[in-house]
Amino acid sequence: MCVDSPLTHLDRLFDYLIPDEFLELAAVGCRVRVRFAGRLLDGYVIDRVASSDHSGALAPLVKLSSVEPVLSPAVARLARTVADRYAGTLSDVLRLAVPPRRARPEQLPAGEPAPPTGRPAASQWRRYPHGGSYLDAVAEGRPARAVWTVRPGEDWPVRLAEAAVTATAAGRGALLVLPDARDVDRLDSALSDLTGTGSSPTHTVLTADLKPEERYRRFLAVRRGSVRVVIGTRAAAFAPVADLGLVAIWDDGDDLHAELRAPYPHAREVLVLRAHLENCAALIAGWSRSTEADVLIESGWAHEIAAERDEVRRAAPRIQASGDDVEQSRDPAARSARLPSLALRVVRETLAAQAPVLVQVPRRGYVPSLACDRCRTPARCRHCAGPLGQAAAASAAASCRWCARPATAWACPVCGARRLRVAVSGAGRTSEELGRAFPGVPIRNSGRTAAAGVLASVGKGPALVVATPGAEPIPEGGYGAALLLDSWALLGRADLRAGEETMRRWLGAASLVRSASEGGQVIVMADSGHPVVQALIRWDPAGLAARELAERRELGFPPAVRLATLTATAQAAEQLLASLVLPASAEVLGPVPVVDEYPGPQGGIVAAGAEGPAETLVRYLIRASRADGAALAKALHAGQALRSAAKATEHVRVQLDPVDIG
DNA sequence: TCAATCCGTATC
DNA sequence: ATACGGATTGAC
Repeated sequence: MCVDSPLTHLDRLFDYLIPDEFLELAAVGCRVRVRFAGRLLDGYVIDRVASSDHSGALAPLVKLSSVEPVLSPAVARLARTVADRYAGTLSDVLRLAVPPRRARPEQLPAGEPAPPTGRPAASQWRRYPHGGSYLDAVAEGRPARAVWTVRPGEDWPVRLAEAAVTATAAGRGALLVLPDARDVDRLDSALSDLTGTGSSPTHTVLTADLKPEERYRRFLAVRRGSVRVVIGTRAAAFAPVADLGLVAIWDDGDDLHAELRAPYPHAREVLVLRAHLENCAALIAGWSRSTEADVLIESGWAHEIAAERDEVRRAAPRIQASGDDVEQSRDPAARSARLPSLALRVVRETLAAQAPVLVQVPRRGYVPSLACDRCRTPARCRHCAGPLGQAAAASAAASCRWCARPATAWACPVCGARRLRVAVSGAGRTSEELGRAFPGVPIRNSGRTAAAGVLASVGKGPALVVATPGAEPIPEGGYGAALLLDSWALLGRADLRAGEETMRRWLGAASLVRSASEGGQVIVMADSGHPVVQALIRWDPAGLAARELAERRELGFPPAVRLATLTATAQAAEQLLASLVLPASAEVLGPVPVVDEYPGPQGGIVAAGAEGPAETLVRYLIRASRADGAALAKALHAGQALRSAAKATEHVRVQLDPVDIG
């Protein structure tokens, strides 16, 4: 039995008697209720054995909650491995892996097992060196592992669908994880096109936004073996696909793949562990290449699948950098659109050729933050020193984003000026300025905060499409041009992942642009001397990943090393730290004060009148060699167990290899 | 010497 | 949480 308790020191199995009335039905994987330390808890049957090592008397199962063996042995083993990797508990991972039970779907009869499919032709895979042989390996049920760097212009949903169907043709299952619902939809359509929409579904979609009953219904269909291909967002990485032949992840650098709940597993890591445990093929695919994927190649775990240099050059758009100072431009149109004249010329040409132009802008709302109009010192709240911002409407008064107090009678502490200006221009502002510079041209906005939300696609005609990274609508015939204004991540931050992340966003946009031979052009607003800009111009995500990884090795940061963060009050963090028996290579850094997770525009804002953040938190970093990774996680688990056994009230958040190192 | 109480620990 | 065991304390 695994009991559902949040206490780390109870993260082990407990033996219970199966009463005669449940002997038949309490199968391995069933949910049950048991009396544990005087209270009723939920749990899973992990194994059934004839005798117990426990010296005391065994308590009986109180109730068989469901006869469905929802937890397959393979997923139970995976969950244990993931918990160990992330210094978390099995029950925490199981909460991520198994959706809540609903009675109704269990009444439905199990569907017919999906019939075997034929192997798809998949000739496009053979355009990549090793691409054809990779698919042959999948077809033969061999555990081939690859990092696939997608050629510009590639119809990747169709290629992934072909890989999945190749696995099913071999009689195996396939599991494909994508960062968001839009990408899932695209793969869903590609799979439907490839397999035909017959009476019995050959694949199913598992996403977090499904209603609980539908989610459980689809989960059961997978567990019962009526569906062999699962596609979905990060939680789908745990889907109980039987006899797995292939796991795949699209765009593994997208931070949406990192789970937000403890123990914060990353979908790529879950799938990599799963490929080991279930001895299946693995495919890590994207336009760009994460440093983690590069480690998989360098370590020999995965092969590289990438198009030949010539193929890439033929398929890519023409990419130029423009680092002009717009404010100094002599072209009045350039000043009003706040675009360099090169960018302006490309936009005019493309619109004249009746093609849409993509404008990628920084993610954020209308007016993200404010600065002094004269000296550009970031504007801070007089009461709590939080950043000042402005709500969606331009007329709204500026207010503090921490304490929500209105910023009345603000004066710059540096130069005394009283006027505020926008520090970074958001999507809304950019479209307004483009509208003035190109009157009569339709402007489409796409993004989470845009009025129409994220647009799935745009038509062929001339239009200006303003989108935030990841929300670019798919153009029917490719964009004629793209302007990349989102260099904020590259220039404005000390973030370790800034370079990698910028490349990922830029390639995501540039990949939607026609090839240079069809007139496709990309203008990136950044200094052409910057290595990331250089890598973009050469369309060389592999080169950039290798460079970034070398830098992480020098700095001693992930993925070159294993890194844990401890976040808590100073006292709690120090307590945990003092109890740790760390591996030899471990090194403790910190503490650094943590500005309590930034309260977003919706929710989380401290009530007006409250005196600043409730409590100051600190963060320690512990880094260790990759070889000591398991020992580091084990030490942290043991430390957390000591704390929970001692009834420590203050929680210490432990994260291993977090995407964002604060 | 025994019962009441406190404290730490395990929880099948 | 709650139950249990071992140690500690206080009264006879």
